[in-house]
Amino acid sequence: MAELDSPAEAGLVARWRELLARHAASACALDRELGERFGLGMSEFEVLERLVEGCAAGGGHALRVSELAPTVHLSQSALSRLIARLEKAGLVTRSMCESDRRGIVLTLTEAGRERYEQARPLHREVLAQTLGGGFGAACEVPSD
Amino acid sequence: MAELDSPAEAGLVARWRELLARHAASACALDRELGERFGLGMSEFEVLERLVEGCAAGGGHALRVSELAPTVHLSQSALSRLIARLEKAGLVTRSMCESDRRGIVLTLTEAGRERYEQARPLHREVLAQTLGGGFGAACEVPSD
DNA sequence: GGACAGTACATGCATGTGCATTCAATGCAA
DNA sequence: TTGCATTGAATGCACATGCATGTACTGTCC
Repeated sequence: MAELDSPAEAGLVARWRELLARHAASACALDRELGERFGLGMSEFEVLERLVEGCAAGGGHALRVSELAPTVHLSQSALSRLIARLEKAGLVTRSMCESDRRGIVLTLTEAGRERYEQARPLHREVLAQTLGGGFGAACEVPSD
Repeated sequence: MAELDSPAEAGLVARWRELLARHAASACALDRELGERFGLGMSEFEVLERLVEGCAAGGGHALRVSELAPTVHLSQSALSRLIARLEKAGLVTRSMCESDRRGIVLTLTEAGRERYEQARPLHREVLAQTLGGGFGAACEVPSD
């Protein structure tokens, strides 16, 4: 017959479902809103944001794909195609890396920066609405 | 030029990234492990679990699709196809609802219950590893 | 009863994703 | 130098997803 979860397991499952619900709500809303108004998916926005941040640190809005990869939760192939979409949309530029010619350097175009700046307020607004009040399961410790 | 996020927005973004990371780690691990060893995706397992829970409440392991839908974070079409996969795999049975012939009633087969019972320990274990102690566990190789 | 809006689920289609593979460039060793 | 394992990224392919639509059934209003 069915064995029951231990209290620890039950708490784990509860946290997992909470995480699933929050993720679904935010991700779904972000995809819809950003897609509708700016033609960007959630991950596209995320990549643009990393490029903007990379620019602040570096100098020329440039970032290696291999540096970007660990920060976005996508497979290597998915990231490659996402970048291809961004390039096709004129938001980033792919160029060969000088020091290692296997590598690709991403440059944010002016249009890319503008699109990001325009989309950011909506992104923050959606997050505030979906994550806003509650302090999520992500940071809680299972106790009961 | 770029306007900076307010402290509140920065906190929101930090929470969002944390949530993304946790979700990616757990979801990826669950999909891989459950898929590899039991031929189940994360959502497939989730649906089986709802059916098992539904059985505990009801009597005959039966649940309307329309009752199931709000508890899984999938579109209606995705859920329909997921159920078709489960049925094809012999884990659930679709039958017409007597009281409302538009509706579909799902019944967990014996094989479905067995598969669930077998998979559950691994499911809990993966959750414990990704949500529990290990913080930042990624689906990819941990960057050393 | 008949017309009609609404609900429950299935399906065609376009797209995004991951896995496996491929191609090119690098680093190392003999 | 040549040979070989490794790394960075692109691509073929299978598949899961969401949107829009289709189909079947229900309930209501006339």
